[in-house]
Amino acid sequence: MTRVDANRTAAGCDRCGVDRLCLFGRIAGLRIRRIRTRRGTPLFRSGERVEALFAIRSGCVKEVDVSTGRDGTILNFATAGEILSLQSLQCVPSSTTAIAVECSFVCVVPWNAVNQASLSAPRIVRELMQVIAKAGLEARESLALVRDKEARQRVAGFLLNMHARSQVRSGSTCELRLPMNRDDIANYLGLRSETVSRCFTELARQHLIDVKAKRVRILEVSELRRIYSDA
Amino acid sequence: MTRVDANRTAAGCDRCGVDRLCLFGRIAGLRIRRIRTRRGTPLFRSGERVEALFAIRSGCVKEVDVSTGRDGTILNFATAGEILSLQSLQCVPSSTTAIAVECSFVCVVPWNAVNQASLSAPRIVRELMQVIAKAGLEARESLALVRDKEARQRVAGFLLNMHARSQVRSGSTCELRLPMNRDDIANYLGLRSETVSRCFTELARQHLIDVKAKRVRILEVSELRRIYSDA
DNA sequence: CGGTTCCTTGACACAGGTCAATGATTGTGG
DNA sequence: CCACAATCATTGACCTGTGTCAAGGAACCG
Repeated sequence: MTRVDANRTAAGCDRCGVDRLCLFGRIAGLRIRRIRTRRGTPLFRSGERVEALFAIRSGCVKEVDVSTGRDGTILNFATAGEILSLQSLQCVPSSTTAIAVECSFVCVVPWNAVNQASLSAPRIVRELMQVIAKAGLEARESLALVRDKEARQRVAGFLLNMHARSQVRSGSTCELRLPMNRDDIANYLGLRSETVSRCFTELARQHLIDVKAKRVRILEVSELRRIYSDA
Repeated sequence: MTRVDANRTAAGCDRCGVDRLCLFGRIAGLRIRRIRTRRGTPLFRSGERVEALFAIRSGCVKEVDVSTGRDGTILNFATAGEILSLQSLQCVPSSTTAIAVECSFVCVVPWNAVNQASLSAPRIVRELMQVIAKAGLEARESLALVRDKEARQRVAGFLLNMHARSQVRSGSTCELRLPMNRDDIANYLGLRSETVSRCFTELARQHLIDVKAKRVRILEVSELRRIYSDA
């Protein structure tokens, strides 16, 4: 599956589904590396000057705040079509570490390439600003998710989110493959893996989802939404 | 107190302490309204197209996500020298409502003024991008604050944060005036007002702070930091 | 096939939510 | 300037959701 994606996306930039704007198409001709990261390998580390944007073509990369003890806290999961390191604008040292959750293919777009491109096409700057602002909005959304909801709601929200994001790429399907393990989900949601497990089991018992380890089938989107938003 | 601030800041733009870049100085000459909002009055509402940046000169404005039932969830408190509505970039409808927590004085800078200014001085765009990115970082910080910490740590973190922000403006002092009530603090921290109260009392019992309703004196910054970051 | 790593489930404890009552502070009109 | 009301803050008792600890089973990988 991952391999198929890899082949497809490695073909060229014409099919690149990067979120909201295809930077690559616009700044074509400038040096853009494509790299492959194994699971567990960092794309960049906290404290490093990140001199590039990272666009995920396939796979999944988690962004971790390692400053907060233990094994850090996961701030988001970037999946195919999404951009990483928007916060580490230009050459400001990154506050996060990005680690591949599974084998991933990534485009590395140097900031100076972006800057060059933006000189010739000022719109790019504006769109980039919107992408950055959107990243901020997403942080706020996950804030609302973990701050005010209880465990089952968070898990429902997480599933709905992953579902929606996979819809964008893979069209309408209820099959969902969660690339990350329960610990990562729990970390992201501010819970414990046991609690995540219990919520999965509970939602499955209500026939809203069907869980088989990392494979989840969404059975009742509307009911999940209800659980997520009310109570 | 508020009145004194108001007089001072109303004097002119030369003293404006707006965060990281003084937009006002740079785009001087363009039409910038100054307004005064009473406590409880909204600056802008969720769903509206916000066509301006709002720079807080004095007072305190809370940004609320009203989509999540009840009386909404507070995403941040903007105090003197900080900028609001960075997320509602250009004319995208705002996802939040901004409500004055106390009587506040605000500069309203229309986006097209910013755009005009940025044509003549491209640096402004880059700095603006950094300010926006920084807003995203702050959202991530509060995410980490409420996701992983327990009540006492959150309250300690909140006090340290408010303290640090007031330091920037008013120099070194341990006196802190919290403009918002316990319910707002609790909402912001994902707790209940009773819990916030209990934490205040507990921290005071340990002689780390001194609480008198909305007035807080920080006695042991280092110890507060320890509580915030460990365990 | 054996060894990890990952997932699930149970029993128990405790942090924080809920409900309720009281006290402090602020604001308003006589 | 005082009295009254309204909002706000504090404290206590109790209860629930989630963390913790522990054990067993499933999936994955060399």
